[in-house]
Amino acid sequence: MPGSPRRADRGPHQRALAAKLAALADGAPPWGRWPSAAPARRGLDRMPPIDIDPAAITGTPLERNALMAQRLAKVHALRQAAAGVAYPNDFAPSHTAAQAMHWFSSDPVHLHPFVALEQGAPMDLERPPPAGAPVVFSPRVHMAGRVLAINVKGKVAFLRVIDRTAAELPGLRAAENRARVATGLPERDVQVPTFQFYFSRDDDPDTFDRLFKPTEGAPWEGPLCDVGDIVGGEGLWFRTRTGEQSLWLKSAAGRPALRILTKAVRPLPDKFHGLADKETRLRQRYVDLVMNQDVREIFRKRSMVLRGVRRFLDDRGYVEVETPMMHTSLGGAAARPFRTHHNALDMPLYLRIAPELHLKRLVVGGIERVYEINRNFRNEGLSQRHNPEFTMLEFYRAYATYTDLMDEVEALIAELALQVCGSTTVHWGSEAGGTPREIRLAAPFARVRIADGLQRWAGIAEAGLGDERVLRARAAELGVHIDGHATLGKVQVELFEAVAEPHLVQPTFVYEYPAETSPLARRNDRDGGVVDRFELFIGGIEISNAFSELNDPVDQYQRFAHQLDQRAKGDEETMDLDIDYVRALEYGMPPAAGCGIGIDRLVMLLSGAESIREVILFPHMRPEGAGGGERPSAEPAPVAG
RNA sequence: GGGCCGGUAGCUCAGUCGGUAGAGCAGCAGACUUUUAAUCUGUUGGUCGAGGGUUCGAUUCCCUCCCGGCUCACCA
Repeated sequence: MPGSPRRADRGPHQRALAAKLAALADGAPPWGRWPSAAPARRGLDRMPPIDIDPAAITGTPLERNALMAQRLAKVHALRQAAAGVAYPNDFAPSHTAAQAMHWFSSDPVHLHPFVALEQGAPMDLERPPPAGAPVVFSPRVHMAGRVLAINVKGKVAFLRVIDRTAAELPGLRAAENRARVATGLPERDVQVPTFQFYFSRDDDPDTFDRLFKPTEGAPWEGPLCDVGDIVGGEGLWFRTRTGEQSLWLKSAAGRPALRILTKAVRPLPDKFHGLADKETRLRQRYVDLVMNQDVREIFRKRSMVLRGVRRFLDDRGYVEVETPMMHTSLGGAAARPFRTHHNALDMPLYLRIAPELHLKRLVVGGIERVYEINRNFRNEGLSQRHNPEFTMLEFYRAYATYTDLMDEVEALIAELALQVCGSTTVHWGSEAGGTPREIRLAAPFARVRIADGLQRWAGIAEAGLGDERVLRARAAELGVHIDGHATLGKVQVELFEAVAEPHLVQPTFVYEYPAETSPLARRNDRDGGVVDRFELFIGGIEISNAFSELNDPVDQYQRFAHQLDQRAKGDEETMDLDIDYVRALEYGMPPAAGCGIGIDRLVMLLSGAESIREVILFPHMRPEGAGGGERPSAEPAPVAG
């Protein structure tokens, strides 16, 4: 149904816009006046991929989108106006929003609206400040950021702008609010991540009109500035009538008061509802970060967690190392791997499932306290708690036992909670009713043996703990699925985790694991059937796994051999026999204990995120448009015409 | 992989018991010199995820497929 007739009644502006866009689509230059003659109505009816300036944007996949076509035309207009430079890089901000705001927040005098005068400048006798208004001398301030809202009100415009200090502004505003209330002023909304540009047309009429008003005869006759653009402005810091600290844009030395530094040719999502679609949020994380402040906050906290972990361990004499991510044999954990291939050597490689065996080689070598924070890769299902690649901290400490590490982990987590959340009490997850759980991360944490948990939560009598048939029968009663290949120890652990995890909301060390499920852990001196190992559960999920290390090379060799037996019986998650690791142990590894902590999960806990994908910037997703479907190809859009 | 729910304008969402769709925001235009989700007025914009079937007619009903969310199972 080409040429739909219902468009015939569009008004003069729409006709002009259609003509404008049609001209662009035909490759005609976008400058010049709108044609007065009735244009051919085709631009908006069948908009081809638009390529306004092939030299600048060839190769960019552009969509059939009138909004983008307009903005590309604005880019062209900007280029015309700036001697060919549409994306300048000569603007140097002098202040961030936080710096500028901090500058005036502490002084009660400045809490009231005032007139700003440029430092060193003579009083403008033609425009003297109103009688009684306080006058403050401001330095010339240059600030930049992304425009999140434009509010043009007659001959004055307000821009909400966000810069890298967005996360600090609520804190500054809160402090300012306290001072305001103390001086009898009304409170203001604190949770505002943006700062404000104030632009009065009187201060730079040309720039004002070009950016915010339609201008007949200009290369693009509409306003050039849109929400999403990255702008730089200069002027004086002051406080508006309503008490909002703002940059009062004023031109100087012939420079425009406000410049578009980067034109956003793709529009941002709805300024109020923001970006809600979960898929788009994760795939286009850059938009998510622009629109959603809580997302920025999560990753700020993640950075703080990593910094805090490093500081904690560095202060205790640990050395940070990096060990290979590509392994020739599987070890250090029970998991299925990703496989890859080295072409020149023509050999298979695995992405590592754990760094453990390399780190303990370093302990053999005399790095008695060592840690690594890096990615592990496990070829298993995805879930709220699992991403194929995840960040793991592992640290090893000679002359220490797993109970020593319990103390160390308690101290680490409590300290991180204080640094990141300001409290050892955090709120995380939701119970059935939807209320967040309060989790107390102050030491000491509860400690519970596997055997105790089985008795308490699965109702197994003490006599039945060692009887695989009893355990399997109880598991079946409880509806807990247990793998048919599982041996006694594995049945114990699986049943325990199934029944106990709901009870492990507050931090709890679970310990005394069966030896057969822990081929790298040291046997308990009194009971050789269990190993000196713990897992730390918080919020019902496993955060950490640690044990006293097995340093008896003969025992280690036999445990590897047992793993191979298990594999022969069908267990897919067994370790390879790492003969070089045994050789290392033969040289002698000091008694030691080691610990792994899932950083992603720890960040979830400390940031309140319920899904691991919320705390990973780019979580694994299927490739966009995988398997059929009509997706824009990655090839350059054909030039129109 | 199984189950449940979903895909409608650039964004957030309504709606159509089968007769080719609406709102708010964004855009365009008008008014407005201290707003802050500004307001008021007018207006543009849609292959209703893709393909096939039934039908005079499908965005709606049926089938298949694609994509996503939640969830179960393995795993940290």
